[in-house]
Amino acid sequence: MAKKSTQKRCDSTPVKLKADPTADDFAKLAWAIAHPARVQIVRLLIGREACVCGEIVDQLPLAQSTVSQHLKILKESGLIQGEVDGPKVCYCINPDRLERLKDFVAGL
Amino acid sequence: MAKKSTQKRCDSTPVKLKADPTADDFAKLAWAIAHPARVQIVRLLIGREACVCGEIVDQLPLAQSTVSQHLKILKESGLIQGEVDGPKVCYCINPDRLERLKDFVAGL
DNA sequence: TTACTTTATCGCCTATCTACGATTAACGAT
DNA sequence: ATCGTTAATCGTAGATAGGCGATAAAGTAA
Repeated sequence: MAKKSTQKRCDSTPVKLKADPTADDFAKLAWAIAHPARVQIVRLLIGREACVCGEIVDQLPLAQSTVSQHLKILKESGLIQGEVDGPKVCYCINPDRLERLKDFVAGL
Repeated sequence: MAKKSTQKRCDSTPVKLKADPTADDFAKLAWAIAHPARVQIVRLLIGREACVCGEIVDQLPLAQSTVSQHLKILKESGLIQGEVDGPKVCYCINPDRLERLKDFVAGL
């Protein structure tokens, strides 16, 4: 009665939105790629499916310290890994984490 | 010559990481779901594949104004849409945007 | 040792997020 | 017109992001 469009389009089934333990990890992974520079870094690493180092800095219009910050964020999310190789550091994708991200989004 | 592991794991092919026009949109979409509350909102809306309104507030341990902010962020990303229905507002997923997000991540 | 290279970290600054209570605006119902 | 409901917006406050230059740390090479 009277609640016209509400009836049509809204589903008012009560839902339990209880603690979604995966939401935090999902958000963490999404956050890792929630910046254009980090998207490009991830794509670059996937593209060569191996690791790179300060060359990433040359490819981005950002200061070395800024790129290092982004790499740190990506590392903390687990999406990438860094491996010390002498004075250089090689970064590569963590396939498991990438897969987890893909599963998350695909499962939406 | 000395650069042992570098030879093994690093790919030093020079890359053009020129302006990636999709990176911005990708980051924007990722940013939209880069918060646990927004992940839950999106999941909720997908779950009932219709729209909801202030009920979202009841399902989250957040103040009404805070939830409204998150909804605004999601709306700005295009992931969800709001439709005024009298004094209420019904939110629903924007399938095109969601698909775009999925394509982005799947294409990584 | 002394350079030189490479990368991480340290301030520092500005801008934005996140959260909240309080207020405003819009609508329905009486 | 008045009341009650709903949702957005306004301030405010604290935390964090994002950018940079400068510095420190770690390694290589001479």
